[in-house]
Amino acid sequence: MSVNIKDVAKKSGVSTATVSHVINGTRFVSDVTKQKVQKAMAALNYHPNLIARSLRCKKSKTIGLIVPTVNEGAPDFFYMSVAQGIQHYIKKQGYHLIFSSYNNESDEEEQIQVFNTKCIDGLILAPTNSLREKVRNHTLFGDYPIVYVDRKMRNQPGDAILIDNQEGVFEAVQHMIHKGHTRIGFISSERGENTSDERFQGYLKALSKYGIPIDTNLIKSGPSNFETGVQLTRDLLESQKVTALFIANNTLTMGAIHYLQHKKIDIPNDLAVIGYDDYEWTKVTTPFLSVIKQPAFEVGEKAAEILLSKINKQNSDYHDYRLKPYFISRESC
Amino acid sequence: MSVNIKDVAKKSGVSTATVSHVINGTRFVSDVTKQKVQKAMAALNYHPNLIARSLRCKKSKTIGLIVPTVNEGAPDFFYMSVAQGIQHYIKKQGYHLIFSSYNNESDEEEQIQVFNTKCIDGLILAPTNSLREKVRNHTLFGDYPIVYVDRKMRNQPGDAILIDNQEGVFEAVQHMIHKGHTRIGFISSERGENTSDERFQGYLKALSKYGIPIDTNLIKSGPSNFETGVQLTRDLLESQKVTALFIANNTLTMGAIHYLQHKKIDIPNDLAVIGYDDYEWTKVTTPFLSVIKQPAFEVGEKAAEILLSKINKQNSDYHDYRLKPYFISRESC
DNA sequence: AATAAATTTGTAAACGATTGCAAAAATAAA
DNA sequence: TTTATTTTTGCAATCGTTTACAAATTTATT
Repeated sequence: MSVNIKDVAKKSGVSTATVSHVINGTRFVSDVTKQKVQKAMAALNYHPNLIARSLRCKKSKTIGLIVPTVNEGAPDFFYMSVAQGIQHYIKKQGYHLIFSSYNNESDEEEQIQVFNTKCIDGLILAPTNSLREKVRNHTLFGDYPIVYVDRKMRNQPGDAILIDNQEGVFEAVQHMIHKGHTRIGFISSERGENTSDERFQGYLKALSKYGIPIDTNLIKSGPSNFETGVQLTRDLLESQKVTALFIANNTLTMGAIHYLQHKKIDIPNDLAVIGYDDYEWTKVTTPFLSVIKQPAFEVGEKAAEILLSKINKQNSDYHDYRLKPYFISRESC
Repeated sequence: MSVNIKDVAKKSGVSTATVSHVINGTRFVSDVTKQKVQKAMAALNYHPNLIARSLRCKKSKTIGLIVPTVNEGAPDFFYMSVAQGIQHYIKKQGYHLIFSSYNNESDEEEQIQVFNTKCIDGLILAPTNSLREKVRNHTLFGDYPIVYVDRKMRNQPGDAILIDNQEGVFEAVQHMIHKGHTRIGFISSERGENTSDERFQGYLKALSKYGIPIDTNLIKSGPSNFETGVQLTRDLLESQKVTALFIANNTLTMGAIHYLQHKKIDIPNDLAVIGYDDYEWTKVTTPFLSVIKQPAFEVGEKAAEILLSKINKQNSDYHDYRLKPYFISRESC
């Protein structure tokens, strides 16, 4: 069925070497033979077999992506945007993406193992912390470059594309302060995670810059789910007088907004609100929600860019890249 | 760096053939040699090179997925769920997914071309209509099985996993009728698309089943975007008296909901509402929105199942599979 | 016209696995 | 012990490319 380079060579009366060089432009071929070859390729509808090429060149032009899935069935919007960003970048360079997701730590390791046999040229990975130990002991990875996204394993060499969590929150809270707010509530997911801690630092930094005292009663945190968002918001509003509320997590933001709408609280007059992550639904609320938008697509693009430069050995030193979130000012603050 | 089958053969003092047969269990190997080989593989941390295997066996254990992207950067939730479903199924069988998206029709063709050279074992495709012509003329596809999802090219042999659009809408509208509504507005994306037409049929079917006359003033359609959703809803409510509203498209639903919340219309007392697609934001609205949920994950699973059975030649006749949407009854109707 | 230099192409060995064919080793039969 | 049979293994071709090396062809020089 499939036509190969020998067929083309025979049809155009040249050697396979010449055909190959015509395809890749890897050495000079006279115009006449070049045209003969091209005509033959067109006539036979020839397409080079990338697998054979991969075998010979030891380059698969494929990179892997491994990310966590929060819950089976519901794709994680953040990582999907990252994937899109990667796609967008690598497509231009003729690379392909195979991606895989894990829902627990042993699964994560297994996915990596599988990728190792796939001869990927590079890997983009959002790792769990538990991976760190395993990496040290075994030789978990193959000899391809790795770029971490969103999270990073400490004490592990490698590039990482991270989000400047502190900066985004700082900007948002500062914006609140500029609007005259001093009693600003802060709701986040459980402390102890990197991202959550960094966001909290942004809150503190903004308050201290403007000399606003920190009131721990205005600071709430809990597990990242809808109900907790509702609960923490209720707790906060019922016990404290606040004029502004920052929620540093998307799921919690959803819970908070639901509570506020349910209570018919007038946003932004009674309460100014800024949420986290610019997902589609922020345009459904009344008024439109101001948010911190994570540059997920850009993270993907940057990760792809760095990875490809590593693959092509254009640079060799490791860096952390911190991309700044956008503050999207809409009507809720 | 990488260790190959020869190294294993040498280390264990057997031929590469024997090693291969140990790996694949393709012929009898005595227990002693089998253990020698396995020990050697473990000692060398050997993993077979899947690319070499693919070349020899002409099977890549990889399937392709090509879907449209509505707008660069924002992943399409529906297709992402489909992808998850595919992943979920094929992972168990040791297959991999490479996926790609197109944003216009020429791009679509190009993606297919690229996949052809990748030696995929099968393809899952959400095609545009325009593809139909091209398929007839050229030989666009390779000789791998294809499964269509969500949309189908008419008069084209192949399996298709579709969503029973009519049934979902029928059920929702019937639910409205059971609640006593007779003046039910219907908003959808532009007529002429398969999905849109089918959904409209569901609306008609429900009304006619209960002998409710069709009032064309209650039926609106327009391009699928937020502003149109707002606009059509306003047009409808300002000119007509309706007690219930069905919106047969997710983006339009968002616009509609925004308008209704902005106008402080009491849902479901002043107006009962059912929307389309069960995305996260439906839990943000007050009250929670009742919706038709498309079984996207299941579509992916089914598509993968059918494709793999075709790859393994377990069945050879073409079928259309129509998966029923879920009607999720919450508080808005 | 003979030789040197430059231009253009071809030959054949990789890449790392699988597998048809046949040979070696072990056992059974004579 | 020799031969026949069965069990177990190895040889080498193959998949479709790329590429080092060398050969053929053309052009330039004397």
